[in-house]
Amino acid sequence: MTELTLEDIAKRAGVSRSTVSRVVNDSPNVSIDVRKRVLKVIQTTGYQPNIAARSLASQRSNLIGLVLPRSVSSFFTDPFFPHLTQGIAFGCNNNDLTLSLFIVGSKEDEEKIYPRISRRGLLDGVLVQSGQMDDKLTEELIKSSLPTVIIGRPFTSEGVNYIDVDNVRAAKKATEHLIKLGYKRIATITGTPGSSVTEDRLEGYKQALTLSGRMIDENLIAKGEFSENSGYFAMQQLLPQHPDAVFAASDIMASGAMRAIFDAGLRVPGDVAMVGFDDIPLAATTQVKLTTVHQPITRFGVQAVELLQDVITNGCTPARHIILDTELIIRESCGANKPRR
Amino acid sequence: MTELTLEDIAKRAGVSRSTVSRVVNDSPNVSIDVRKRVLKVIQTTGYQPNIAARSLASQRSNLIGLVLPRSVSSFFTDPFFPHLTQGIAFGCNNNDLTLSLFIVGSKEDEEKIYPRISRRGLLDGVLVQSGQMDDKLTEELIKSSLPTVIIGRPFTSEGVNYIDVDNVRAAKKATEHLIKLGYKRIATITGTPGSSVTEDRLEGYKQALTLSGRMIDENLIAKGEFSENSGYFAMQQLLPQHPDAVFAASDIMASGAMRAIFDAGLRVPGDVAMVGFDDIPLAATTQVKLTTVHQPITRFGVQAVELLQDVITNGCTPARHIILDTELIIRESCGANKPRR
DNA sequence: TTTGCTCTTGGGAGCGCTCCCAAATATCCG
DNA sequence: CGGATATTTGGGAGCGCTCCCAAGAGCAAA
Repeated sequence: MTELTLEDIAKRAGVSRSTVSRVVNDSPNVSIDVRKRVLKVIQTTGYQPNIAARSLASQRSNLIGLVLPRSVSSFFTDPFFPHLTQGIAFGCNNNDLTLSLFIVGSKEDEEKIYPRISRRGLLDGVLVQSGQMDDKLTEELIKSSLPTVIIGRPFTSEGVNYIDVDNVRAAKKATEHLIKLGYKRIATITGTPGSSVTEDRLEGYKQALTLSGRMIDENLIAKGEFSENSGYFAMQQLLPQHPDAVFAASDIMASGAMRAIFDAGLRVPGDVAMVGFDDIPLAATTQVKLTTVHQPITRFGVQAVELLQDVITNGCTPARHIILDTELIIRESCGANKPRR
Repeated sequence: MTELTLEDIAKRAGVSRSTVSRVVNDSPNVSIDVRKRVLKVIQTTGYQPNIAARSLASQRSNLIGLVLPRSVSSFFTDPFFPHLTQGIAFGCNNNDLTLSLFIVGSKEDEEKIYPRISRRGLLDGVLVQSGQMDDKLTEELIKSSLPTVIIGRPFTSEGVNYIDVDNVRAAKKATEHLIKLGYKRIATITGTPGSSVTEDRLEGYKQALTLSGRMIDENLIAKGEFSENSGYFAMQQLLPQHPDAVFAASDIMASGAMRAIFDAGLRVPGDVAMVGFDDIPLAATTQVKLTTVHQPITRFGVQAVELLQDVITNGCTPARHIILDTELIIRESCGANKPRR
């Protein structure tokens, strides 16, 4: 039952291999009753086409890869990535694609994985989570002939397909919100240095301040690295500067920052207001509910898959970019609403 | 350069297709200088064998699947799963396997995904995250001829390969720890009903109490579902019963429970002690650092892959089980150590 | 030199599909 | 009703590899 081939089905249905193939692949030009007959045989036998054979003959595997380079170590600490992965998985489900996951753990992995990814006949294309500078793997992938879509704005965007949210605009909106609420000393906690997300969110923060006629105070900019702890420590550094509001480049860091604020015996938003980024589920359940930038994360994943699909079928010129918009979700931590407690 | 075949390499090296194949696959019986010559051609041309062709000819794809059934919705809210996925990915990297991910989002997905998984020629085997009752997908997979390893104790373990941690023993240890510390009214917050993890952890809790000569008080057992919020609500239910300690079946729920305790104006561990389960990174960074059961999660993933590999190469009889042990990590929330603040 | 062995090498067959072209059949219209 | 055209069907070739068997090479012992 498992070992049936096209030819077997053909024999049982009294038609040729080609006809069965047409039925399986929904090609037109098969008469209605022949199609019915074949379909019935397929149904009763439980025939499944052999994927390896199909891939070989059609030069198409319907497999795409999701590559998480070593620089994306926050896959495990930041809920953003599991959500994104889920979105991508949904995108694959919708497009009859199978998703394979390449998590680069170490330098040795990197060297073993690259050949595996680029082996012909395995993947139709890859999605690369990137936006980190000097990422050798990403660069190799871009240069290769494999259809590639970068998730996150790459540093060299020349001729590269990518999808990203408009981080500059989002950070600007978030910061402007704090400005409008009348905060005077607005600080920021940045993400991991050397990544485009970090740069863009910082840029948006600066633009908002500058546009409102303020100076950028470097003392109000603290470096984090997208982890809870880094948010905590960054906030501890910030506290002596007496900020009255903070824009954190991720919810996880905002949560760490709030912990630091509480530990210092201060209140949110009373003493320090807080705005995060991502809108992960945690944001709605922290002690003081977090005002944050909502990313359309499932849609993000789905669109990434669709973009890749497009590149696979239509070639990669011209390079395509998709920039998604975000939304500011106002909860308690910014002080715009009275906290409920 | 991408389109090279075995035959091309053979021609350039002045040998036959078979010989090149032997070199590529590290078979013995190739003379040293021929091997060197072929290797050199491969190196300079950048030849990569075509995976689809190899799969078709060898009936082996070196692709394994990780299936997350619909019941595992906590993939996105509980950091446990990303970690496990990472462990599995490492296992694959070590064994020259490629991992493909099947996340079932909806009922329709379920029906579309199963055929995709069971298609011949695609996967050599699957890892199924399960331990949920009445999981149709899991049952079908077990019945299929595809080598399958269940992650988590399945309800019908007859003839089924699985890997799990010893949840009963771990929960027992955690509860006994609270007993030893002299707590009198020890409550528990359970996981999602109908899953073996939930049952086993509850069982361990009960065993510990019974062994110490206590009665099981159903009022001290609150149902959660492995999310932060559910821990919060479960704790709110528990609070009127005045427990002096709580064993939560996951760190995320423990964190929610602590939030409820703080909201009620009580302290941890002063008023209520807390022990969690999983030892996710969050556990070490909560306001009051969490005493919890550490799971060897990366090793878990790696061993799951190795078990599957074993089943693939040696067949699935007899069924194999791996049960891993856990470790209790004592921090602040249980009151064994003086909290630092 | 011949025989018998081992080690190395080459080539045929085949994995199960798709794709193309040609043959067979149906359909249309003057 | 015949010829032109459209639709349906069949079969060959080929995708790039592995696996098997047989032929060739090399060598030692008789």
